[in-house]
Amino acid sequence: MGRSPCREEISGVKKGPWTPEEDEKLIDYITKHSHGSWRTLPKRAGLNRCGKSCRLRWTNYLRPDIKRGQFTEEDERTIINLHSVLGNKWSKIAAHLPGRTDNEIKNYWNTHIRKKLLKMGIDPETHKPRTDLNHLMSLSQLLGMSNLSSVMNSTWGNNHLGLQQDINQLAKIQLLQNLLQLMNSNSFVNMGNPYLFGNPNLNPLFLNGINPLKEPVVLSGSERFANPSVYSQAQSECSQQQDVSKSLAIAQDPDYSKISSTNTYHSHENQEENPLPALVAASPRMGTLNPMGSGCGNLAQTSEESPSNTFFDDWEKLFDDERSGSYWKEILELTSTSASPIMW
DNA sequence: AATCACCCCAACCGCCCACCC
DNA sequence: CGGGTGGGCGGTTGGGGTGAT
Repeated sequence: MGRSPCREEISGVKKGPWTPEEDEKLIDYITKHSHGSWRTLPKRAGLNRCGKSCRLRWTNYLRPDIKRGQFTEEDERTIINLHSVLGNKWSKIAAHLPGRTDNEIKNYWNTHIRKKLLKMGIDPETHKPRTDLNHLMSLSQLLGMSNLSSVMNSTWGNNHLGLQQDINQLAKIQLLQNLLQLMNSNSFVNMGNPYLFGNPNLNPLFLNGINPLKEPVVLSGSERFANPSVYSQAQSECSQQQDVSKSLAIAQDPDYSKISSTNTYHSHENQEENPLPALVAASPRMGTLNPMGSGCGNLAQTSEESPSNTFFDDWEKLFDDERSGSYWKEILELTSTSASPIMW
C-alpha cells in the first residue's frame, strides 16, 4: 500500500524547477539545523514546496558532497560491471561511486551507456548479445549490403574491398554470436565448459578485467567482495544452476538471502542463461570496438589458452575454416559435449 | 531565420518497506 | 497486530538546449 506523493500538493505548493532563492533557503536551513523531518522542513525553512521535493533537491543536487561533471571511463566501467550483476539497483550502484547520485547514474545509463551497448549489439538488460528479431534482421541486412558491395567491387573496382570484408566479418561474427547465444541458453554449462567460461577471451567478466574463477569481482573503491569464503559460499549456493552471476550477486548483496527465497531477485532473472562474448570487433583492421575505454578492451594480451595472437585472430580463423567445412563441424563438436541436445 | 527533431537531465510520480505508536 | 508515516527507490515526464533541414 503506497501513499500519495505529496499531501501538501492539495494546498497548492510550488512544483517544477527550483529557483536560486529556494536553493539558498534550503541550503541555509539544512546547514544550520540539519534536515530533520522532511515533511515539516518546508514550513520551518519558509519554502512553499513539499517535503519530498526538498529531499530530492537536496540529495540529488544541493548536497555539498555531490560530484559534478563528466563520468570518467572508470566510472563507466564500474557502472557497467555493477549493472551486469545488480540490474537497475541504481542506489546500490551509486553506493560504489562516491559523490554520484542514483538519479544521475540512472540518467547516464539511459542516455549514454544503454545506447552504446545497443549499438554494440549487446542487450543492456542482460549484458549479452542481442537475439531479438529486429537486431538479427539488421544483421542479415548488413550481410546483404556486404554482398552487394562485393558485386559493386567486382563491377567498378576493388577500392572498397577492405570495407566490404569488414562489414561481412562484422555481420558474420554477430550472427554467430547470436547463434551461440541461442544454443547457450538451451544447453551450455559454462562452468564446465572451458571454451566459454574458462576462456578469458570469451567471458564478459574477463573482458571487464574480472577473473570470475580467481576472484569474486573487482570493483573500484570497494572491498566488499574481498572475502573469498563469502563468494565460494555464494557459488555453492548456486551450483545447481552453475550460475556465476548469481554467485556474484549473493556475494555482493547482503539482502540477497532475504530476497532469494521469493525467487524475484532482479538480476537473476536475467542471468539464468550463460554469458557469452560481450564485445566483438569486426576485424583487427577496424580496431577494437570498445565502449568502455582502454581499460577493458585489450583482449589479446590476456589470452593464455589460445595459440593465436588475438581474440579476433581466433574468430577470423574460425571464419576462414568456414570454407573448409570445419567451421560448423567445430560448433557441432562443441555442442555435442554439452549435457543436453541442442534445439534448433 | 525559422522550424523541426532529437537529446539530456532535473524533477516528479507512484509504489514499497521499515518503523513507530 | 494493524494502521499511519517517513523515507527510499525505480520509472517516467517535460522543458530547455542543440543540431539538422
